[in-house]
Parts: sequence; structure tokens; C-alpha cells
Amino acid sequence: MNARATTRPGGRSARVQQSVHQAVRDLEAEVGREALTVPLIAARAGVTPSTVYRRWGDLRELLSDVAVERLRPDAPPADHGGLRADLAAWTVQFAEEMDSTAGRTYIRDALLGDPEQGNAARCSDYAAEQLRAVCVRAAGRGEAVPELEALLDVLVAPLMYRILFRPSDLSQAYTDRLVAAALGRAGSSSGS
Amino acid sequence: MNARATTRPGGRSARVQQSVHQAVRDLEAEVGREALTVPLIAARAGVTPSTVYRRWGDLRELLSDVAVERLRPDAPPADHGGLRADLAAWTVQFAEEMDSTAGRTYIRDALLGDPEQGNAARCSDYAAEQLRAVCVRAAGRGEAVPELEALLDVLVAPLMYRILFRPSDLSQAYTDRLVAAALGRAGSSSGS
DNA sequence: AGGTCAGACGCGAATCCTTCGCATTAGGCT
DNA sequence: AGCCTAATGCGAAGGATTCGCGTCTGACCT
Repeated sequence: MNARATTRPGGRSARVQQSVHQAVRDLEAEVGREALTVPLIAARAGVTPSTVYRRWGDLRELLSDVAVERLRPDAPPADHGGLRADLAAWTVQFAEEMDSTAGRTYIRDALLGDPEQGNAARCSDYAAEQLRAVCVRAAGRGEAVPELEALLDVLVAPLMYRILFRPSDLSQAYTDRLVAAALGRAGSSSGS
Repeated sequence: MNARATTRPGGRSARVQQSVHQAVRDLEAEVGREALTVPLIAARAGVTPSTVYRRWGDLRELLSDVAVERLRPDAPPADHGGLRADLAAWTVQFAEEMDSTAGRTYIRDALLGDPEQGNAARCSDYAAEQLRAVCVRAAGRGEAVPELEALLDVLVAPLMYRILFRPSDLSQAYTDRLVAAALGRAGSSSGS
């Protein structure tokens, strides 16, 4: 699943990975994110620091892995009976989650320790999957659906850009404008 | 100029900052970015490591400061005689610069060591200034110009999102589509 | 089923980075 | 010209990180 963290899917390697990830989550809640160190995490996980360094190479890469897991959506997007309503609701929820203090931290962590861009791509895939589910459902209703690429460009990209580069309030008025823009050019071809 | 790096504008503080920044640029070219360490930079700059730690607090924050300076545009956007041509040319150039290996590194560095979001905001401001210049020029010609916020959402955000999250080729065909989308909804109000 | 082997882990030492207190010095200000 | 704040240099102490070596797990083959 992870390029660096899983060469042998079962057995001890998997247990170590799970244990270390859990230690990160626990300690993050207990001592705060700033106080996290590799030796501390390793001690809590019951492994030696060298193991963590060898598997993840770096505290940042470890935090990146954990952050990506936390950004994984836990449920398919809610069904509100129509494409516009589904998109509007999903976008509001997405903006809220990502613009929270925790969300911003996870996004930054995921981007931060990620030499191969693999974790960042996974974040984008999560959003794309959610949007695709909304579109598939809408197509099942017979609605015309926009291109997935266009939705990423028009909905997700502006939100992420603002979160990362220019802290601004992502009010529902704003997300509604984004949805309107997305549906406005629903028919235009916009492949990658 | 920098929140942390300049309390006393002139004199030794300024010399130290300049010297350290220069050392970062030199060493980055000589030994590579991965091999950069605070003691190494400090030695090259002729200061003690403690000075660097006190001023910047962290290697990442120092790299962030240097990266932001490198992302500053060195010239106003070129004049191609019309809004569409100006935007198209600027967007192509922006995509090329930011999507280069160096560009991606600088963007990540700028985002990376930036607790206050100040450096990231400055990156966004650079793009906004450039776009504003294009718009002001177009308005001088009597052309209808889109909102600056809309341009950031439609042009800059998708490019940055793709660069950071999903490596994809930012061909001119793609940037042209972005420009077309930006001008398509030129009249719609899109403040905030 | 038993054996083999590559890869992962634990351990410990050496190295390097990072932090901190204290003395010194530069430069702004009156 | 003299004071006073703040930045810097220096050196020691405390962690973090790397690395080599021996051990063990578990996947794969016969």
C-alpha cells in the first residue's frame, strides 16, 4: 500500500507499522504535535528508533503517512437527491474539514514529508473518488454531469489553494459560487 | 520585511541575514539541497549556528524565507496587446516556472517552514500583483476585466493544485483552457 | 513438512544537530 | 559623546540521527 512502509504485507512488519502509527496518533493527542520525536514515538510503539528511521527515513515522512490516513474519507458522500445539492453539500463539508486546524495540519503534513508525491496524489484521489461517486449517482438519475477533471479544478483546487496560500473564510456563499461555476460549464470538454 | 528576520533594518543584522541567505543559495548549488544543514550554512556565512537558530528557529523556516525570495517575479508581465494574450502568456510562463524541478522545490519549501502562513501568503500576493498589473493594463485599453479573486481561483489555484497534489503535464492546451474559462465568466461578480 | 534465504529488527556506539546560559559587542537613540 | 537594548559569539550539555553487526521473522522453494 505504501511505497516505503510495506514490503511484506503480513507478519511483523505490518504489526510494527500499525504500532508506530498508533503511537503517533496517541502521542499527538497527549503531548501535542510539536513535541513529537522519533525516539519518543519509537518508545511508545515498543520498537527502537533505528527501526523507525529505516522504515520511514524521517519524522516528516512518518507524519505524512499518518496524515494521509486521517484524510481518507470515512463515508461515501451523502445523497441529497440531485447533482447540485450533492455537490453543494460535499463542498461545504470538504471545506469545513480541510479548513479546520486539524485539517490544515494534516494537509501540510501530508504534503511536507513526501518526496515521491505519492501521499499528495492519494489525497487528491480521495477527493476525486468522492466526486466521482456523486457524478455516477447523478448520471444514474439521468442528469448531465461535468468532467471530473473540471470539478477538481473548479471546486477542490480553489479551496486547497486558499487553505494553503491565503487563509480566507470559506463560507457557504463562497462554496456555492464554486458549485455554480462548476455546473455552469458542465458541458464543456475539459480532459487532462 | 520579514516578521522574524528583521527587527533592526540596517547594520549587522541586515548583513547577517544577507550573508546567511547567500550561503544557502551557494551551498544549495554546491552540495545539493539534501545536504544542507544549519551548521554548514552558518560556517559558510561566517556566523555561529546559534545565530541562525535564534533568527530563524529552524532550517525549514530559513529555507522557506530563501524560497519565497526566489519565487518573487523579477519583471512585470509582458505586454502582448490584449487581455487574453497577456493572460495566456503569463499563465504559460507561470506554469513553466512553477512546474519545474526548482519551482516545485521552492513552493514546497515556502509552504513547509511557515508557521504563520506569512510566506505562503506572499507567494500568492506575487501572483496576484502580476495578474492585477495585467488587468489594470487591460482596463486602460477599455477592456472588460475579470475579478482578481476569480483569476486566482480559475488560473492559479488549478495550477498550484496540480503541481502540489497530482503531477500532470501543464501543457499550453491546458493553460489555454484555463484562460478561456477565466474570460468566459469575466462579467460575473465574484468578490470575497 | 522441512529447509533456505532475503529482509527486517534490536542493540549499542559514534557522530552530528540543537538548545541554552553567559559574556561581549554593535548600533540606535537622546 | 554616552547609554541601553538587542543581536551575536562561545562553549557545554542534551538529544537526535546514523551505522555496523548479530539475530530473528516469515516468505518461498523443494
